[in-house]
Amino acid sequence: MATIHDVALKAGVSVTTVSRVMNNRGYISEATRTKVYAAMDELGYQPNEIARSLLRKQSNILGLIVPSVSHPFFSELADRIEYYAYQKGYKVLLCNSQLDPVKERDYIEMLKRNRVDGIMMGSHTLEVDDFMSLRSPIITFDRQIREDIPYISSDNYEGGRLATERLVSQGCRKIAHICGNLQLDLLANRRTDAFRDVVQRHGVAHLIIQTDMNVFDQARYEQLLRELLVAHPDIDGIFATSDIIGAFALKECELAGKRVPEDVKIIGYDDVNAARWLSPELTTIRQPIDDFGKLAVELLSKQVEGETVEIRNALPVELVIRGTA
Amino acid sequence: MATIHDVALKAGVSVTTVSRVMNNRGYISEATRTKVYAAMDELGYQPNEIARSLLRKQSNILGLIVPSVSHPFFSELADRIEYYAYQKGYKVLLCNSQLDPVKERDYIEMLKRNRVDGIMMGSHTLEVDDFMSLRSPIITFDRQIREDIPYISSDNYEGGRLATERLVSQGCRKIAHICGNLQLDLLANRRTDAFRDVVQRHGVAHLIIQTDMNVFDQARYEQLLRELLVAHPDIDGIFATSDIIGAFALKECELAGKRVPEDVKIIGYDDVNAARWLSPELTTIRQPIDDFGKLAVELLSKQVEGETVEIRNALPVELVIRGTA
DNA sequence: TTGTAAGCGTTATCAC
DNA sequence: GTGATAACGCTTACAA
Repeated sequence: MATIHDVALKAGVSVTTVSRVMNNRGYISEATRTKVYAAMDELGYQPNEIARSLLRKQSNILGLIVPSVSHPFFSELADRIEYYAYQKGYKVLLCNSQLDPVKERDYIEMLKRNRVDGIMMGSHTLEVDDFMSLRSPIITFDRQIREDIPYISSDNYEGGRLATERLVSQGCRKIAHICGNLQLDLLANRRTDAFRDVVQRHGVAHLIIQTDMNVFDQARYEQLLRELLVAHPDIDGIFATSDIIGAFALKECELAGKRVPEDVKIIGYDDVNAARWLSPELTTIRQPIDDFGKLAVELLSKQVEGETVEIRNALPVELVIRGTA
Repeated sequence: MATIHDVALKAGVSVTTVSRVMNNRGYISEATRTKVYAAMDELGYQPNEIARSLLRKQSNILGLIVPSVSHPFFSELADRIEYYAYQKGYKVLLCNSQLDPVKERDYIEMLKRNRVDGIMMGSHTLEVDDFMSLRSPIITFDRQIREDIPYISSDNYEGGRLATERLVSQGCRKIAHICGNLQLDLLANRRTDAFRDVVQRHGVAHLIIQTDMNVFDQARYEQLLRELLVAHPDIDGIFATSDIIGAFALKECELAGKRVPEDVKIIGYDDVNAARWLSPELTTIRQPIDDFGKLAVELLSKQVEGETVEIRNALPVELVIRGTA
């Protein structure tokens, strides 16, 4: 592949001059400019960004760590992040931790070695120490790993409240809440707090089921829901902590001969596209995924520029009423 | 951030020695090795991969261009690609073309400037010329852009045949096929060829609807299906070219008061996870997404090593019978 | 077993 | 207006 030297040679000028026309810096005569451009596309020249990065100490690459892009929430988030990153001239390095702490740590080290300009963590392993040594800007989703690391989340308590209030107001008398692993110190746990509060205030019967969120195991979700409906046939409301779980709840209800929303009402969480693939469409709590992505890139690029940013970034949620509750 | 010089200084050796310790090359005494390691983690040293890449002329980065990772097929494909890339020591740069030719071309140039080791194209714009100048290995999904560029696809004709035969054998007498834009020269169009052949052989009434696949517009899918069911209330079979379209078909059928599979039978394509979120679960043609990802990384890494690879890579498909047909 | 120095492809600094 | 040259952080002959 052609280098700046080849271009200089062909154009009969020095590399400095070539560099100048590329970057539009300093004065250059029209004549040289034309010569250089001619040489450049004659050679199909593309400047080597690696060399530039080395010199500039900036890679213009952002690392994104998620449990798995195959999960709709993260795939939509990744999509928005890429969108805004591109607008600001950043590239996105995709890392799936598969919720494996070893892989996650490994990826963090890789990102450090590759001198990425910033890291976005959508993954939840507990190893906090690894971030300590981290010099580059970092932000997390839905997790406060340290006092000084900015995080993005939505108003989880409000989301939980909205969902539960809806279920109660629609007449549910026994509500199941299916949530992730509460041991993991996620901000998403506030949804469960709200669920407890609302349900107790209204004196509504309820139960809380923790899924082992360490794996996105569809078969497990299915089994869990099935068992739940068998063990508690009188459940008339389900508040799931993701639309995917909500979808399985819907499917298992119908399989069990229960009508939704007549017999059982269901509310999901996230409002991913898939919520509208179901019939009836899923009532859910909408997280502003687009805003998440936009803010993530913004927080990082501001830090790159040396600005300080807000640590707590909680975005509003919204109850989206559709066909299941 | 610490450099190799800092480590050398602290350990009281030369940079060469540090490099040797890092890469396990040549002979080094146990004593120096220990000293160097000590210095390294005292400084939290991480070798600069950018400098390495520059020297080695290998970035160990693979570029992945897809229309949008938010689409389940591509999100699952990206997940598998990342999985296998990681195993081989490659990183993945995520590029969403949004099916915008400008952005796609822009990304290709960007990837060239960043000297990625290979490019995987899951996007479908028509600009072929841009690949001409491409020196780095490249592979495409479901598209043959040039005689000498390897592609990965599944047996699309067989998939179309399997789906249509199933519909016919289940008693469908008027089948709608919803496919992408047939102008785009995609291998996926073979599904439509098969549909035509089978349906004609059996003398079954049919119609073919092209969606403008240039956008993943859910509202459009919805409208299209709704209009179809109104215009042709006697349709009793639908073969959709993706599970997502299949999901919308299912939803619109139920909305129109038609029972699935009793009144209308539906078959999707891809077998993404979402196919099993619906109720009834979607009967579909399974594409081996995991194998796609594995093969993609393999083809690229082999080319990096200088091996030549198979140009045509068509993987087998499979009819997965579930609840809709 | 270890060190010196050149070079990877750029850009910034300073001359001319 | 343009050109040498040093540097970015690393690896690799080639010496010692």
